[in-house]
Amino acid sequence: MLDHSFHSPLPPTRLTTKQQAVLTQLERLQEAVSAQRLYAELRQHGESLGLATVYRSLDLLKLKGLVQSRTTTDGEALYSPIQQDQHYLTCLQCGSSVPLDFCPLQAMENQLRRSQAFTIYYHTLEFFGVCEPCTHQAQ
Amino acid sequence: MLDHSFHSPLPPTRLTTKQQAVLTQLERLQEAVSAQRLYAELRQHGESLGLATVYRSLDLLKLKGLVQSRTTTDGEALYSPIQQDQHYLTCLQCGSSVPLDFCPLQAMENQLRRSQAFTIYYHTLEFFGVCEPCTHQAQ
DNA sequence: TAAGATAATGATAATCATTCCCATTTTAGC
DNA sequence: GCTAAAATGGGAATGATTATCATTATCTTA
Repeated sequence: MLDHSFHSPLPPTRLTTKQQAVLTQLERLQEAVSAQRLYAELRQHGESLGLATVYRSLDLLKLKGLVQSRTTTDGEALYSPIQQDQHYLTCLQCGSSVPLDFCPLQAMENQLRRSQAFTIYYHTLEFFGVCEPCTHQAQ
Repeated sequence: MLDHSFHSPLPPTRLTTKQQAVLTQLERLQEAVSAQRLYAELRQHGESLGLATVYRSLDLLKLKGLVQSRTTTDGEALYSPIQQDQHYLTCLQCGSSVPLDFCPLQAMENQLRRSQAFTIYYHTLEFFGVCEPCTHQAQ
């Protein structure tokens, strides 16, 4: 279970049942998923809620600093609980992304926090190039 | 004028006139722009070409390692010549992005090049949080 | 240089994630 | 319990991007 107690851009008002369900399901899945996928998972688990509510809940959870999102090369947003899968190698040819398992940026982030009039909640780092399989096939 | 001679994922076939126009216009504009915006600019400058061609050209230019793109929080892709505006502070509330003017990642990127079976062409680093103006207004 | 093959282009329709709208339901404060 | 505010559902609207396909330009090679 994650700790949700750190400083966040929105005051810590209580989550509604649906919002909590969205967050819980997102934490169960061990990967970054789209809103549509999350919606399908929730329905499969017997949760009764609409797609619009999933989108609204995810936006709110982002503002509360509990959820982050990144956007794939074909314009789909993928959501995950914060502090997870923030670094990627993304292939320019096939579009696949594999997460990196380390983050060398903490010191830099701390420095930025002090020097800029900007409150940082998370960051993403993405390398774009061509993956091994794609190098073996003519584009 | 930028140097386009470095190693890229596609063989260095010649660009068509339209593709060259897309690239040139992108280099003229001193900021990352959407495909739609670039299309409008090209038409204003008397260039005769279709929107689909702009999208196709941008995809090709990305594969050739001449152009990069990133996606805004509302799902719009912004394009720019490579090596420019790769680092951002992005506000979770208003969605504004301001570029950072430094990149502390070159060493790390070089190390990655050696250790991974992945050819890197460029990277993006984005910090998400709340900007100064947004901190002064209740969400 | 002309014919045929191949790639590029333009216009428009189709796609699809996301947002908007609004009637209904739930929640919070009193 | 009553009233106002917030949340929700479902379906329509939006808008960026992609697909389609007929047409045009380019390249190859004889």
